[in-house]
This record gives sequence, structure tokens and C-alpha cells, in this order.
Amino acid sequence: MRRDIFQAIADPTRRAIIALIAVQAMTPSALAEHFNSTRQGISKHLKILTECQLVKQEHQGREIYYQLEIGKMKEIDKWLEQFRKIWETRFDQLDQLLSTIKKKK
Amino acid sequence: MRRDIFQAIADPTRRAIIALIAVQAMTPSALAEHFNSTRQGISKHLKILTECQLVKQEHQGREIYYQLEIGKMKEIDKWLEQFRKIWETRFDQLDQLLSTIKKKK
DNA sequence: TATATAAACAACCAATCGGTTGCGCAAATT
DNA sequence: AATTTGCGCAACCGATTGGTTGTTTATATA
Repeated sequence: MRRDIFQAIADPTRRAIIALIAVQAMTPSALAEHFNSTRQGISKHLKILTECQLVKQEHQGREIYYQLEIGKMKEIDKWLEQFRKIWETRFDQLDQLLSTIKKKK
Repeated sequence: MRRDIFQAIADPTRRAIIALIAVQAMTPSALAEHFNSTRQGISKHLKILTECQLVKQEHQGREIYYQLEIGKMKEIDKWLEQFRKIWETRFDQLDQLLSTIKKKK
């Protein structure tokens, strides 16, 4: 299936699911109530999220609570790191430019 | 077309393109040499990146240099913000736990 | 001017996606 | 024991994806 976290967060419904279960673990049925799609539809999203280990199951009787593996989110942050360096540098350059303009006054 | 930045970074080739042009602006042909796909294939990716304003064109004669709109990357960072709070809290909790263990010693 | 080159555009393709309905299974509830 | 409920799984569907080849337009170069 070759799924990765970037594909996982590409879908808006999936991002909404992530945001919901970040607060508290939820069952597929409970989640489905927040969206206008079927429980099975949500289950498919949860399957994808599980496949790339963004989500963890906790069985409780016949109910399955899905909870976010928050640590996995750091992978996105890690990838972003290389660009953060750049945009901070650019921001510094803007700072310098502004102070140069100030000096000219 | 309804494209957003999360769809843009979902594809690994596109992420590689982003990383390349983050360093320096490049033409489609130059980019294509880094991958084993056709120039047209790369152009399609560039079109998607352009559509969600992650990339900017700079015409120079008959060549078109594509450069990264680094500021747009902050949108991902912004979305990540809500989760960063959570994982830092969890980390604090771990810290507390570790110091509790230490005290017991 | 004729030719080569850079790149966008269009048409096409198989594979995947997001969604549905219909099932079967296991755990609660009656 | 019979019924309801929560869930995963499978099959199907139209739309989109990532990729290709072919064509057209515009800029360089011989």
C-alpha cells in the first residue's frame, strides 16, 4: 500500500479526524456523526491513518477507540525543519533591509 | 481544481522538487534530469505547485525558472501548531514522571 | 531563413481515491 | 435465545492522480 504520513494528511476529512481524536479518543461511529458520510467511509480513513501509524486502536468491549499517535506528527515537523531554516533566514534578511532603510533616514 | 498545500506535498516527487528549488530556482528541464520521468511529467507537478502558490515562475528568455514561495510553507507549520502544543505537553508530562522517579531514588 | 530547443497544452492510460451499499461477525441488550 | 448494535471487510462506482506521447508556440542559434 506504501502509505506515508503526507498522503494521510492530504485529505481534509482525515485532517479533521486527526484534530478530533487529538483531543480525545473516539469510536468510528462517534466520529461519523461529525461528518456527513457513512461510518464505513470514516472507517476507511481510519484504516489509512492506522496503516501509517498515525492512529492507534484501543479495544473496549465491541467498541474500538481510535487515538492519535501524536509523536508521529513530529515527522512532518522534522521535514519542515529544512525549510524553516530558510524562511527564518529570509526573515532576517528583511530585518536587515528594514534597519538599513531606517539608517538612511 | 480545489488544490491545497497538503495535496501538493502528498506526492514524493513533488516534495523532492520543493527541496531542490528551495536551494535555487530551476527550469523544468533541469529538474527533470534529477528524476527518471519525462519533462512533461515534471511540468505537471510544477503546474500543481503553481496552482496552490507554492511555486513562482520567473521568465528568462524562453526558459522559465521555478522558485519556491517559501512563505507558503508556513501554512503547514501553522496547522501543525495545534499538535505541537500537545506533544510538548506530553513531553513535559514525561519530564515530570522522570523527575518523580528520580526523587524516589 | 532554416533549424534546434524550451516549454505549455491536449489527449490518453492504468491505478488509486473517496465514497457508497451490502454483507458477516462478535459483543451487548432484551 | 433472539435481537440489536458496533465494527471490519469486500465489491463496486465515478472522479482524480501520476504518468505517458504527440502537437503547438515561442525563443535561440546555424
